[in-house]
Amino acid sequence: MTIKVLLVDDEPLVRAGLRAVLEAQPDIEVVGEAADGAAVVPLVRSLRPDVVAMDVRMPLMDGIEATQAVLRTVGSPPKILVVTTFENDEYVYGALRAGADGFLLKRARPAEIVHAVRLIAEGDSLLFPAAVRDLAAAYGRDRPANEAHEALVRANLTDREEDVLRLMARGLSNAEIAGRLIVGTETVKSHVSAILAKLGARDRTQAVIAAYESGFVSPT
Amino acid sequence: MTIKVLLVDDEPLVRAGLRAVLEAQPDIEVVGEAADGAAVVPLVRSLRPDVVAMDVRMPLMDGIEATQAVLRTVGSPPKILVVTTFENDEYVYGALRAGADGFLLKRARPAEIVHAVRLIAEGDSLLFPAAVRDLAAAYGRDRPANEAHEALVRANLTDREEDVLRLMARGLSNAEIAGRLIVGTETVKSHVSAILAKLGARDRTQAVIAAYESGFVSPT
DNA sequence: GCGCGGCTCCCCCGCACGGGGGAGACGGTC
DNA sequence: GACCGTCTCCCCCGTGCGGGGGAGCCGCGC
Repeated sequence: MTIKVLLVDDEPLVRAGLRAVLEAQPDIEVVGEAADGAAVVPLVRSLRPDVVAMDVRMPLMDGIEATQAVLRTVGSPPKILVVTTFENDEYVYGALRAGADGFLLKRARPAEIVHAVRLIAEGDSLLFPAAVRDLAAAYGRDRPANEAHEALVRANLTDREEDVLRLMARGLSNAEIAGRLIVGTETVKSHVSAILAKLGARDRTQAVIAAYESGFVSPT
Repeated sequence: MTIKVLLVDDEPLVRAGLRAVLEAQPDIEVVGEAADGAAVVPLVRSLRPDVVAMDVRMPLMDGIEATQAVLRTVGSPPKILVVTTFENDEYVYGALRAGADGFLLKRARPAEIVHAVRLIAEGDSLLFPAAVRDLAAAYGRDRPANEAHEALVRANLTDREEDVLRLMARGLSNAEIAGRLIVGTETVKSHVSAILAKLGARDRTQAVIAAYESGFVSPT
């Protein structure tokens, strides 16, 4: 019985690293990747992973919101493993309060990473350092965890990329966007590629879905 | 100063007919088409038509909701001309109450159609038969015009097409949808083509947008 | 019986899309 | 001055997508 893992991190490099480490294990299978929390819920529904390894800081939807969204909307949700760069990242505590099952430092050694995934998959949620777990517990519930959301949202998209994403979400083709913005189609293609990379989307459709799911655009 | 018209009708044949009739006029230009109300608001924003010629009965979002959506969300909205098959179509009154500027029978002669578009573009909203206008006025506001919405929504999409649209709205490719539904990719392509035709969408991205805009799928 | 719509699958074909490169211009920072 | 990020545009290239046909099977209704 292999452990199915979904990777969510806005840095392709980190995703590639995690994939390499995890795929080397016979009992772990990486079933999917996303570069933004906005894409997590549909992917969880589609792929039914056992574990979601999720970054906290992401361009459209951060790991806190994504964790809440998964737990709120998915029946029998996967375990959620928060991936972070720092021990004392406040957003990590937010994610843990939101229901995440544990956390993992990006600089952990491969063996630790594998160990963490296996532990969390079996329900042993406390794989993070005891000191931090205590901290998280002591943290209690003070500030609403998503107050910083506005600041994080779209953080990595440039102004121009946001323009392009908005037009993509209206159903315009690259050529039409080029006409709208008075630039060449090659320019639009560059922006679209950058957007897809930052959102972890495979094509423009997935990018538009992320735009809706994150509230970047909203139904009428 | 040409009159820019947006055509919204779920029957491609009707759209083609209207386009042929209207494009024959030097002062009228058809700037776009859609086959469902769900696509209207983005298109109005993009194309800035002077007149929207809109059918009442459409698969995802009917003309009543679409009219309300346009008037509610667009600054300096276009004139809305309701296109219908019957004089005594109750939905027409709903659309008129929702703020449509007039209506047009599909069986009208070309000259009448052209005349109607010109009249409405100039602000003369009452181009429909006096008897019907009186009826509409007498109708007052009784039942909420969209109570029948649920019955109309998706009326033209088959069960299988709804399945496919749902998966499209999760960002799956044709091949992935085929795997999900245990059918061939050619089958999926057939369904996708049918969906695009029924929704008046040009590509899967526009179809997904319509799915969100109509509430067929909703952001988490 | 026949017709019809829904579902399935097949062909050919053109093209927009997206990946993977690179490059020049501009403005800000160090 | 050197550096970097953004925005702009260019190349090549593979392929998924969507249009336009057709066809067989099934269940339902007339």
